[in-house]
Amino acid sequence: MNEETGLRERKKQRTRETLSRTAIELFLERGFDQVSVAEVAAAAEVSKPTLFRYFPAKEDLVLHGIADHQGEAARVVRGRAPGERALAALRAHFHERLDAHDPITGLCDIPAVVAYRELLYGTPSLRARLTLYSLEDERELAAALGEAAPEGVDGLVARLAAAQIVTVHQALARVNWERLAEGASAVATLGAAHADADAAYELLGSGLGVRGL
Amino acid sequence: MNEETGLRERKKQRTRETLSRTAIELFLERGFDQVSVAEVAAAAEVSKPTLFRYFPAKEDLVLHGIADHQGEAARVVRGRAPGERALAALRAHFHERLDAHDPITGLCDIPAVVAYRELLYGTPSLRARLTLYSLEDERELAAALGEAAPEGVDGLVARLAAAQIVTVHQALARVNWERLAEGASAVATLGAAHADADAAYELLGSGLGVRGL
DNA sequence: ACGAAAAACGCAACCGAGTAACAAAAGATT
DNA sequence: AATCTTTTGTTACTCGGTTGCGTTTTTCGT
Repeated sequence: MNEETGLRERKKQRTRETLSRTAIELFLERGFDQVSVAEVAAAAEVSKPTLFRYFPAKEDLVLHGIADHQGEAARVVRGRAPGERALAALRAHFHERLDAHDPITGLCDIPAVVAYRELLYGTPSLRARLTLYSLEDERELAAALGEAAPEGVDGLVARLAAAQIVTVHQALARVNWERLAEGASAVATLGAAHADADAAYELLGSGLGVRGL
Repeated sequence: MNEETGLRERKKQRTRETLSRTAIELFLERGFDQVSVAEVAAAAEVSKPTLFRYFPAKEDLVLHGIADHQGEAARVVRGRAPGERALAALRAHFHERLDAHDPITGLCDIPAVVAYRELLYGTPSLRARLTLYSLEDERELAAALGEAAPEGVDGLVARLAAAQIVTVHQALARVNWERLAEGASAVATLGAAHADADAAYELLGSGLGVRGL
């Protein structure tokens, strides 16, 4: 069904990647706001309108890689083993991603990745746009939690739960990245990261009440 | 200490308010993106640079009113009765705001307010900027939860809890607004809104586990 | 009450993000 | 090869936001 063998398609994909890569390089060197899209276009050897035909906004040059993880949480919930709890599946998946040092967990000390996250967190317009992506993520997760829901999970609960889960993932990633930004190595932090994830999921499962809040 | 009786200050505050009000009126009429800042400035009878001396970005013309609620959650936690749980204080406060039909709860059917929220939710750039505000809110709340913390509440738990609480508030406000957007009246929705708030806080306190997630 | 420092303003010009129009080039199709 | 379609470059434009500078207005010292 899907023989993507057009010469045209290949070229398009290459230009797309070149644009994104070139842009991120420049942004890492001198900062997101200190590089104009005209510069990026010139460095990638395309015209400015062409750049915007590939990416709807300057921010998307950076976020394009992130978009791949879109809907991951929802997929994990939908693809969980029969009888397995949604929270358990998500928890196991997060631990897996930690062991794999997936950048999405914040626990990846490859210098380029650390610098990349620094760029993300340090540029308000990037954070803002990133938020819009995760809102979509949240909606998908809520839908996944709503399907095949156990008794007592109505639409409201599904939405609340989705919101909490997505939020907690972001918080965990941020905590991990903060440790790495202070110079710690990923392997040295792995244990603490697992512990944090456990604490977070324990909290999600058992509520804030057990902590005296 | 604070005798704000300068003629200058009064004038400044008036122009500030005029700008914001004029802008929102125009945005409600024709949409955020269909009105240029030059138009707003002209309608408010100031020059474009002056407009930007009062508001750092076009979005802030709309969000300026919201900023007043900044740090409210943190204040509630800090000002709670001795011995009262943070979650209980927040819960009670939210119920209060519901009864007062505070726009922040989403439960306010004054047409102008409904239209305002429609503007907010319907304009991506506004939502994005609004998110940056609530991040600040979240940080303050985390700090408040961290102080005078019960045993077992370390920095991580405080941050996670703050994130969850802020997120849940947003979700509740959105649900309320959705009901109103479908034509329901605020008083008719009040009961359901209270029930939702109870469910949400119950969920926060007891965790997702009790719901079989 | 008067004059000077300071603050706020308007004007004009400018920069960068993003878009529209049209013409040129390159890939696909027969 | 000839033609049709898709993609690209060029130019020019709109709009958000900023800068520099001269002018007005408020405040304050005397």
